[in-house]
Amino acid sequence: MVNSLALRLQAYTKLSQDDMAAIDRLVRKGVREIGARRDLLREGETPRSVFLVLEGWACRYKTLPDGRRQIVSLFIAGDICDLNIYILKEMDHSIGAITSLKVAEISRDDFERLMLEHPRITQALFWNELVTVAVQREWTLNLGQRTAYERIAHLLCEIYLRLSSVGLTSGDSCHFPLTQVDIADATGLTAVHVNRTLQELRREGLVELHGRTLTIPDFEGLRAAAMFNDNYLHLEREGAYLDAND
Amino acid sequence: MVNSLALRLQAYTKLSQDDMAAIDRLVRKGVREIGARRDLLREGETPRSVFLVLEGWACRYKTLPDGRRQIVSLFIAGDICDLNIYILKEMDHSIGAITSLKVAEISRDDFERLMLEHPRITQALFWNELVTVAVQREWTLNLGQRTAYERIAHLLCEIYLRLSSVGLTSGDSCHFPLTQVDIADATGLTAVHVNRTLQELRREGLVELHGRTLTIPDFEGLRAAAMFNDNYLHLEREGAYLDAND
DNA sequence: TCGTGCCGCTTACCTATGTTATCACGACAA
DNA sequence: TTGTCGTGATAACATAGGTAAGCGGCACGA
Repeated sequence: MVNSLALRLQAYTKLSQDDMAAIDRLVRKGVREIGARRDLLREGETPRSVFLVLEGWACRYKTLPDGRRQIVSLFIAGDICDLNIYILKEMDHSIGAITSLKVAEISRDDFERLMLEHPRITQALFWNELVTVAVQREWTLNLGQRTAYERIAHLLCEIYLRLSSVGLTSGDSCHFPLTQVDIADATGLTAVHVNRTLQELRREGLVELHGRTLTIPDFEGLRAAAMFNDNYLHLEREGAYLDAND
Repeated sequence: MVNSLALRLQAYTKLSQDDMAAIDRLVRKGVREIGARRDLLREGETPRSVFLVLEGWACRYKTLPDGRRQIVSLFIAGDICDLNIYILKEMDHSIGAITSLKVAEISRDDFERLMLEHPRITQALFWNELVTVAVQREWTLNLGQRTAYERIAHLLCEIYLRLSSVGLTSGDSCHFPLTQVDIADATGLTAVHVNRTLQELRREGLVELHGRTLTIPDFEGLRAAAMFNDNYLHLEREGAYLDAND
């Protein structure tokens, strides 16, 4: 098993052998499988552990009392599901599996000890959280200002780049388990309109999407259509801060 | 001068006299005034310091190449403008003053030292960041699922509660410097439609808004109209985590 | 082997919100 | 004193995207 948490955190800071070993131990300890479309955590519950996605796709979503639903983030391999155990008595959103999922569940106590004994890890988690907010801000822009066409194109660009950053693309394709309803929930559109818009993207030759496979034959074209700028993903992995101080 | 950063962080953890004194020193050191409608920091720039709002309103905004603009967050007294200096070579958004502003500017080095020497402060900043993401998620829900009417009602509820949590409301009123254009930029609507919708809210007796004063004669009504649930603001200030461990 | 349910797709129709333009008012600078 | 600009307000019209309903294909379980 590749240690995807360590990999992720390495993006932000240099971890020692000791740091990595500690992470590895915790991850191995808590591996769990979860069925597709099941909830890991529901709004209103008290979180007791942190989840780390090892395989599969999950999402964070919020609902309104009348049932309207918004997917507010997506999780793929290496993503940390919820640090909120540190502040929340009660979850203010739910976490759901999209595909069947392999996760590492880390208890609050274990996680706390990890952070206490490994300040470098704490720091990396902090940075990870800053990137998470940056993504959330871009989604805010996406929903507030982009048209349906741009919005979906933007979502596809983001997903493709994130998958690629953890080695889950091959050529110009990737596995893509979101249904049109999922895309609708993530973009604040209806499934009908997502369908219309996807066909438009197909007609323009920007996107192919059949089976559960997404192909982007012309990434530059898609990026232009979406007005996509990857700066908010902070994928550079350069550790600018550390290089200057270590 | 009230030390609003210390106040804010106290909400998450207990700070020692020493912690507070350190904060106080830094805040006093960097006080600056900024004119209304000026930018503190622009997308693309390299951030060199953290800003803490002492008085006035500011916002974070992002723009698309063709000029569409989205306000993605609002800052009021006590809010920390940008921790992004820790990961960003380049800002992925701008920070702008809405009113004239009094801020404390804290240099990267000073801030770094503060965190290094005061782990409690680091922890509190971490928590503060978790609340920031929670708010950003709620904005995502707001833009993706709520109607214009609900969206504006929701924004007003949030602002009112946040102002009230730092003592900036009196009775059912507060100072409210946002123009209709600002509200439009924050809710992903046009100014024309914001105008229409505000009048509807006025007609329903949920909101009064003249001069630069907002009055909410029936908060319960407004909350119901917005389907507003304040859980995401995490205002409880109970330090649940700490109470269990200290 | 036949249901049952999810998923992608389509069509006809509807409406919330955007667009463009105009006006009045007050603040402020020349 | 006049001009300019930002703000709130209105009106007539346009459209992106929502709603409701239904169809076919396919996976899966009884």
